[in-house]
Amino acid sequence: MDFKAISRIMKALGHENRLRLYLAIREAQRMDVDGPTCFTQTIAATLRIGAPTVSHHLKELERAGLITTERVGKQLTARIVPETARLVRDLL
Amino acid sequence: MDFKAISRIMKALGHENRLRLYLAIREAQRMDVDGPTCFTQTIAATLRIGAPTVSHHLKELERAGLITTERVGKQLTARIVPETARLVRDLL
DNA sequence: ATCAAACTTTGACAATCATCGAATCGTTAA
DNA sequence: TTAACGATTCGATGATTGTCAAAGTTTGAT
Repeated sequence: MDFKAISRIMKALGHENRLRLYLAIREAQRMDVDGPTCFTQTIAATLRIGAPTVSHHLKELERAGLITTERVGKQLTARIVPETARLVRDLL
Repeated sequence: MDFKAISRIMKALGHENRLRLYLAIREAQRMDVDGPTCFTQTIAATLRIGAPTVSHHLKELERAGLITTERVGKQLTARIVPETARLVRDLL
């Protein structure tokens, strides 16, 4: 069992803003049939934190393997990686 | 949804030593039919961190609602609170 | 080629945190 | 009552982290 990886996942979600961010991405993904997006600007406004901070948090979620991101034009797209969430679910 | 509570739980498990601690308690509980124990000293030796630190981590797990603790004689006893883990499981 | 929009990087700062040693507290045994 | 043992509190310290403003980068449009 890779304690380090698991605890990194948990830590990524262990911050209120990142948790909200993650769930917002998942929610957007559920709504939108065609590929689930997350616009940094929008999120920043919703969570009332600056764009640089959102960028940093997204990277953290990505580093933990919870999401993947991709640039589409000027904007950013994020997708949930379900296996990573399952890892935690199965452990608990 | 109580984001603050959930993220506190995640954060508690978002540190390698605390994750190990939590799982050790759960393991001990599974082995031992008669009430699951956790001796600070033993844990401290296993994880190679000092007793004060273990004490601090236990408190953190407790604050998150992941375990309860109880003194039995000179020693300490800890129990998993399954509902709290379930909270996270259900969210993911 | 220039501009604007969206995101990212950098540098800085304050806040939080993990850890430890020393001192303290509670409990049991002698 | 004292001694010994286990756990906790306190104070300090070094490391990590969340956040922002400013500067930089990439992309699409004019």
